[in-house]
Amino acid sequence: MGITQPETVQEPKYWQLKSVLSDALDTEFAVGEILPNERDLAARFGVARATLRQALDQLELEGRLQRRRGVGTTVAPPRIGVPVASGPQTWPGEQELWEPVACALAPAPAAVARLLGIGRAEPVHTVRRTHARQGQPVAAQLLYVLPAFVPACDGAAPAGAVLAALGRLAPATGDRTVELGSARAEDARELDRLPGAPVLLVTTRYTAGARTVAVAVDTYRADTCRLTLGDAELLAS
Amino acid sequence: MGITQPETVQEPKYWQLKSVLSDALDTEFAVGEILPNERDLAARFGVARATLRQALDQLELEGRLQRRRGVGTTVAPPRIGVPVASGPQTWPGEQELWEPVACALAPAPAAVARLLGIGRAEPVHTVRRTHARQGQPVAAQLLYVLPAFVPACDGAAPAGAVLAALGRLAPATGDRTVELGSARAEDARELDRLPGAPVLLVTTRYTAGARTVAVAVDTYRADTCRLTLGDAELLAS
DNA sequence: CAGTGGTCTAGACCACTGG
DNA sequence: CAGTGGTCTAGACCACTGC
Repeated sequence: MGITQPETVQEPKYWQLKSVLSDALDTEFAVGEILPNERDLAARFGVARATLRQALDQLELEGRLQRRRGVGTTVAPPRIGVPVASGPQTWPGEQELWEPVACALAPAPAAVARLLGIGRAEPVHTVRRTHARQGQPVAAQLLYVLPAFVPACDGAAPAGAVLAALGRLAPATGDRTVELGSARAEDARELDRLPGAPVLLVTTRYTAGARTVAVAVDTYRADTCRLTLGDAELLAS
Repeated sequence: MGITQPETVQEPKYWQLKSVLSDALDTEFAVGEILPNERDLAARFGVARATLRQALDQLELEGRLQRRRGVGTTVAPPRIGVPVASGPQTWPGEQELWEPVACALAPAPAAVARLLGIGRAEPVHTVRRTHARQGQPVAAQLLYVLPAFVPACDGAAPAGAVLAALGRLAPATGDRTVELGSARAEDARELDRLPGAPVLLVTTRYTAGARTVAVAVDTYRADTCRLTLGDAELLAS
């Protein structure tokens, strides 16, 4: 007989489970529908809850599911396309989607201070904003602006003044990076997620001449967002 | 006495652990150094291994750690900046970093077929390439090109012909999206990771006139890569 | 209040790496 | 081969949501 019937042997249970569930989501469930609870699902598939959860974790990471404590697990809608063009809010009409939340004059995190080329204790203007789309919070932003660039304010400046200063810089293309991160406690609260949730970190550097004068860190929900870079966000699912 | 001394109470253990470890990484370890094994670490902190692993998972997600089965856990170097400009390999000199791996004429995945506006069974030219930087694999790419755009080949075309056809389109800016995904088995192998590892999915659409004629799906290791969008990748850590 | 997902435990076995 | 990280189990308790 076949000495070798090797394939299909070792594939982790949670990986097979994920495939099965993924197919089921495509065929048997509608967006928004709620799934059976984790204990029932685990029993149905004959695995421990932890194993079932590993599969659900992956599906949530891929934006297929949405879980909420005390409520249940629902089938997620397609990811929302969020334009991330050259200047962050240089788009006409986009400006208004960002809602200022707080404003302060305080030292920036070490990583930001390094980008700005200042000491760790030097205070900078800090503005926190949030971005909603289709009714749900999608991104949290932290803006750090060198005090020298916000005119005539000792102490904390109003958010408007800081934003105006930034607006004058916007056309100057800042470099930009995208990377994976996990939500800090504060951002998680704004995004209606638990701390540690996966997020896409978009870092923008604003320059005046050769100097970096401001840094923006945008924190996007990785489960519900798809960043669109070109002109078109017509990559609908 | 204070009835309320509420703060600091409920923060998950793995979250505190992560902070402690994160600090330790900054101060007590050098890049490439290997940490104590998970069982020892768990014992040292007085938690179960599963809990310790939750913390390590997060740190790995953030690119601070690198774990390899059978070997150990090491401190990861800073993320590699990978330029992601308008056309994917329109950069002079960048072209050579992509190494062709395989080439075929086969049906594309459903999601890609939809973008190309063709049926699920229609075959397209498919090229698989990999991208290495600083000696390690960083991205896997799948190119899908409509047969009508690869001249004079029935059956499978050589990779060169497909790439040449794409080269003629490259300057035409395609739209582009970035989102979080998990590595499929095949990509995971190319990237030297386990299936399911977090990846950044960059999808590029190539158009000729109004028609989408090709689609590229780039799969970047999310733990080791930072995508740079602007001109400069000088955001060194 | 009952029901949900989130955290945690203490074990076990497996797959892989290196000497 | 010994040692590592990866998977899996069967249970427990907690935090949160909604009725």
